[in-house]
Amino acid sequence: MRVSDKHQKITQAAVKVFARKGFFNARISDIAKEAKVADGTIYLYFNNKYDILISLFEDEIGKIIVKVKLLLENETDPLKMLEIYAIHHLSLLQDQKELVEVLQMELRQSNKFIKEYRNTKFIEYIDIISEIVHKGQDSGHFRKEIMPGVIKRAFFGALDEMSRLWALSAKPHYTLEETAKHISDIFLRGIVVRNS
Amino acid sequence: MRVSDKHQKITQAAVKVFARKGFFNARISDIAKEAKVADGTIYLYFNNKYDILISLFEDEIGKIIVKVKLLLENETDPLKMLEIYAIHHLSLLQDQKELVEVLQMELRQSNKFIKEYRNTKFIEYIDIISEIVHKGQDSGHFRKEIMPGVIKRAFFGALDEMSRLWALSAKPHYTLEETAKHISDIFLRGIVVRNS
DNA sequence: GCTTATTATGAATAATGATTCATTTTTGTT
DNA sequence: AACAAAAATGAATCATTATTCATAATAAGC
Repeated sequence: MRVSDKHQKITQAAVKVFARKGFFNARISDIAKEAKVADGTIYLYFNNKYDILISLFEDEIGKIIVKVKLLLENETDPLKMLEIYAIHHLSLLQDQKELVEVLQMELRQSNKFIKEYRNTKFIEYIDIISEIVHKGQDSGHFRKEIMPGVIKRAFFGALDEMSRLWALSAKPHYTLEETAKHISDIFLRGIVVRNS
Repeated sequence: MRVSDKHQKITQAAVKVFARKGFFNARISDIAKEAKVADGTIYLYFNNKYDILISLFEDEIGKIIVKVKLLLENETDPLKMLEIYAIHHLSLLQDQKELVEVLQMELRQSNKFIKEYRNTKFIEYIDIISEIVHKGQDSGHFRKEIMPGVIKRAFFGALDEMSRLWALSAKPHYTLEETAKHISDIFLRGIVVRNS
């Protein structure tokens, strides 16, 4: 087994365990068991428990960024682009429920207990929104007076709160697409130059 | 000192310590020191460490609900009501920074590690939004086809993500009122019957 | 097939910190 | 003031677990 495979295997196991028990309640031995390796093996690939979490953030958010950028690549209409972002973000929950749970529960507070860690990948992910908004303002689709720095947080926050609800409660009342479009629609009506 | 005073004193100390270190990194002895009581004293007022956190949620969100309901009491315009809610929510950060940090960091994940705990107070707080939206639909101000259950999450999520940004970064770029009005404005344009 | 280098193991270590409870201090009553 | 009841103390307990490291297994080179 290649080195990177085992790294990956431990990361995947950590996602499962962190999702189930949370970072602090997760034991290294739980992760080792899930990954089918010895406890000590984990320390050949990671410096410590925090390092597993940080490494997981970087890798997985990196992948998410690559994917959403790919989806946006061939779209030029900023309205459509926001909708694509919304659908993609909510889709994550379907495709990778455990990962989303970990990101939601642990990512935010990581700044608190890991002082050195500046979450640059996360910032890169939400900055995609403000780039779209800027583009829409330049092209005349969006009102000039809206503040991209506020909108990116508001839009992301709206989506992520839905995602959180679904992650905790059993079943969504509405379909994912329906909800993504509903939220995009509200925002778009709020930021476009003229309402049709 | 009355019994309830000491309960309160420990709760306040816990807010400070949890905000500084996070729930899991906070030691009971830290809270005891901050509250100027002995470690053992804490166990005369709380069953265990989790109980401090839960009790803190219930008490403090309860107070927040009372306050925002009071603010909304004399307002009948649903548009204004949403704005009031937004301003109040963002104001919390100014008035009670440490409490907001604890609610943001620890509240969400508490469902994960304290299985028995259904966070009813939190639900009561965000349900205020859907009540306003329903009222606005009944009065003809808001479009019938919008989904209050989605809007309440989206609106709350938008506000709370701003709050989180400010809690982590040093200084807001915009004033609180400005931001609250900007976010309310986007949502209101998105949900009103006709745009002016 | 033998030797060396790499990778993996998991029992032992060592620190940590929540909780308990025997003892002390404070408060209230007569 | 003397006594009882209530409240507070904090050192000792005891379980928990991240990390280490001496040893073993596996792979690579020749």
